[in-house]
Amino acid sequence: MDSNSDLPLRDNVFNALRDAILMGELAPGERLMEIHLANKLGVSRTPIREAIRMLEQEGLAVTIPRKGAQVAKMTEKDLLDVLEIRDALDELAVSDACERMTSEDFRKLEDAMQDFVEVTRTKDVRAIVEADEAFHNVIYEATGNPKLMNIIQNLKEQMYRYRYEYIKQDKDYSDLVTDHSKILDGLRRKDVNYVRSVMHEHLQNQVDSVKKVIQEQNEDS
Amino acid sequence: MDSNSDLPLRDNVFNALRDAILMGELAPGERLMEIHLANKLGVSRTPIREAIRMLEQEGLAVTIPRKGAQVAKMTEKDLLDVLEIRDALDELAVSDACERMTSEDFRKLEDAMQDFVEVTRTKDVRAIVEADEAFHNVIYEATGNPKLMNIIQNLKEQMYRYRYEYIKQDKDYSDLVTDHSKILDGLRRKDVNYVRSVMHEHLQNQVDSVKKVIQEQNEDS
DNA sequence: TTATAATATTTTGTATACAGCATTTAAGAA
DNA sequence: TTCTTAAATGCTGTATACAAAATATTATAA
Repeated sequence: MDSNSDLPLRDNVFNALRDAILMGELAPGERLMEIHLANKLGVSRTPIREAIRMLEQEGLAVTIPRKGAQVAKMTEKDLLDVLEIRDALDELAVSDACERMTSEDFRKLEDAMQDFVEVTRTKDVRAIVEADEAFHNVIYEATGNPKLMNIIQNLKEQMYRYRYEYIKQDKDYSDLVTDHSKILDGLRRKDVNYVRSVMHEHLQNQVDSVKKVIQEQNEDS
Repeated sequence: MDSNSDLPLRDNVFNALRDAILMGELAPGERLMEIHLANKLGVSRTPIREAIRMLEQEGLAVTIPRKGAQVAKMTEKDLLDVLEIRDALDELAVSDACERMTSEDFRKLEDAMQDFVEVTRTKDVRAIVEADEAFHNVIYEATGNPKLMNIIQNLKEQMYRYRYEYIKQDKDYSDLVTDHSKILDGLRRKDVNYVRSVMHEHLQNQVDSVKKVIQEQNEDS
């Protein structure tokens, strides 16, 4: 949990818990018990409680007064609701990016593309997820709208745990690589509608597998 | 601060502070000092701190480690960034609402319209703002996407303080009434593009006055 | 006077204590 | 055995104490 020693403990706790939730170490529905977590992370309850308030607001935890917090579950409806918003905001991000991307941004995107291609060969799921993130983040950053980035990041986090499973299941990442190169190409041509449709597809492809993961989760609960 | 006695104190504190920020009682940039607020609200620092963590995540407060929290300021850039997102999400909300609005929803919207008309005559700024909120919330609720509602609500909050000033300045609310009736009319006809453009205008009208308020704020700081 | 250093004060960060609600466990009656 | 009630345990909510950092104040030197 020692991510950064000069940050207040609450921030380190927040990061640790968020990561644990995103990586599935803390499963949806699992209770977040203060003393337990405090012992595990070697701090008192105070920073744990503050971190929980932060997770709550991020939609990663849900707390019932006097009963405590638990890792947020996601229903299929929740997933569709999130995707609908993601789609709308991706469209906005694409038009902003087409307008505003600098040659510097393109360089970064090409690098991220390259990284992604290389990492898909390693079959290291975690690294692949991260490289995919990085690629898309270059685009979101290029919008020049940090609030937009934030919201999209947040929506992604809500799906992340399920998406991780999805990437794991995939044997072959060539489709993802193709999508990325299409996106890069479309951005170069500033073809807003083209990039939008590719991104839309790219996102939609995740839906079915994520749905499956959610259904499995809800069977045994 | 006694909004609800069986809620944890942190929630009451959160509501009290949020309202104070939105109503301008706590000005942008003002420090949120824990003991001070604790004394004022008659509680200990603990619930204050938790409420601050929540405000932070809502974008209403900013905290610098070991220096404390302050009411979030907004630059003109921030405003434009928020509006860009609002616009995109309003478009989504309108298409959802056109698809899904039930006759029950229309009844509610007509009631809200009626309320708004009546309340504009009173010149009671707070009541007018609330009636305007209520009208739009019927539409957002009709989308059937609570996560979308949440995000929009949150974006609104970030502008709210400035918007309050805007409504105050306005001598004559007939334009707002007209907009609302156009929106209602467009929704009845399920004319997505029409409603979108009216909503866009409606939102855009706020920009200039809000900009002015922000500029004034930044002059004397 | 102005700048710098030393000191005092304020404020945040964290741990901990204790009360009260929830839940589980144990005990007793049907 | 099964249902109900009582006791015990566990957990959250809140207040408070104390340490460490930041800020303000005072004293001292240029």
